[in-house]
Amino acid sequence: MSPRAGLNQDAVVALALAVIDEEGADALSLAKIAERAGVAPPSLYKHVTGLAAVRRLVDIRVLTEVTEAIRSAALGHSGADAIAGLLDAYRGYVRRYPNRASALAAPLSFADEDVAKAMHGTAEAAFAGLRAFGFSRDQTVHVTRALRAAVHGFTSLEAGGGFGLPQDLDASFATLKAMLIQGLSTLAREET
Amino acid sequence: MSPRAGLNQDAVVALALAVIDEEGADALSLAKIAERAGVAPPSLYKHVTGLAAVRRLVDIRVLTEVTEAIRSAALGHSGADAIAGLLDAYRGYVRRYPNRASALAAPLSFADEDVAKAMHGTAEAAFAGLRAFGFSRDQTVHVTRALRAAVHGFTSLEAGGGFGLPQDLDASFATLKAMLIQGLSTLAREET
DNA sequence: ATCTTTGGCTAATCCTCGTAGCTTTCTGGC
DNA sequence: GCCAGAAAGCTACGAGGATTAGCCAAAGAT
Repeated sequence: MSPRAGLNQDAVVALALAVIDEEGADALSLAKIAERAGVAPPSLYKHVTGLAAVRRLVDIRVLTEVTEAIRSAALGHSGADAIAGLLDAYRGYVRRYPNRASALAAPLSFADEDVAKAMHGTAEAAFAGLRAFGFSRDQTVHVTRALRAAVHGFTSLEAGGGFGLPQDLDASFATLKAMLIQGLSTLAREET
Repeated sequence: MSPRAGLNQDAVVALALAVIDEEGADALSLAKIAERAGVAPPSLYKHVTGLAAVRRLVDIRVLTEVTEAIRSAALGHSGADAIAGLLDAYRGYVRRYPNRASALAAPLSFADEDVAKAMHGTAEAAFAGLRAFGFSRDQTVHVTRALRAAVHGFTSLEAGGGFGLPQDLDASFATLKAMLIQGLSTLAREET
């Protein structure tokens, strides 16, 4: 039937993302991926070790893409502008691919080399944007966590339809950004 | 074998929570619940319509419990104190039951009567805490969303081990609270 | 040309959800 | 007390997905 379908690990991940984007994260299965690849399910095991591995690779891919998005958004800006750019870029990614939100929430092990590398890149982008505020090393970490938590929480709730009231979501996100950046500036001033 | 095991819908939900707490949210299955109930899996269908229904009921139960926790935490406080109390109570719940974090992230339909009711209760608790700030109705909604997003994001990342660096998580959460409350006060001042 | 590696396949196993239909226990009216 | 009927259990079964084992053909290297 399929004399060499030209598959490889990256192609499997790409198909997995297609399934997730079109049918939702819960719908991901090896059967679905195989169908799109035009291949029988067991054939996938020549490229990945199983469904769990696909999930892990998808998580890493998404994390890497988000990192790339926020990194380029912050280019050429600094201080509050840079932070606002990072937050917008993160939200923009999740709005474009709402079903990938769960990949950003997934528990990942830092023992995993590739995971650690992707995470590190994301953190570095944030650190660069925060440099202008003059925080200590520890405080930079705390602030980065706060920003990540806030934007992750907002986007994952938004992607999941978790906000029920009719008020404008853009305005809500603007409020969140304003609160965070205000808080940031105040902390920076206090820290001397 | 089991002449009436005294099961009912609430008991099934309780057992489901036990599975989630002890084995993780992904480990939830009708088979596991049935085992704990001392009953064959199909018997559960006398009480719930399937696994999806169990998940929905679990989500509602968790949401209700969190609402109760934050509501009682805010009692007798107002303004910044009330907000800090809400945030701490939310985080406290998730720290006590880390595997339930995913239930708070789950996409829920507001068309669902019970879901809407639980959500409404949570929002009301936040609105009450914010009253002292004197926001407009719309601004109250935006601020509430920002607070929920932030605390949800922090706790879900924390529960999933999503923070890799060694810095103290309590300090990070304190930073987040400080940023939010600072932002809140500033917004309130601006709004006149 | 042949030999090896690679990437497909079929077949089979296991597990879980969910349905059907039977049986036992409890309960309430008489 | 007795007995109908509802409620709550059971076994048996079928569908679908993950994974393993073992086979075979296609590509590519020597």
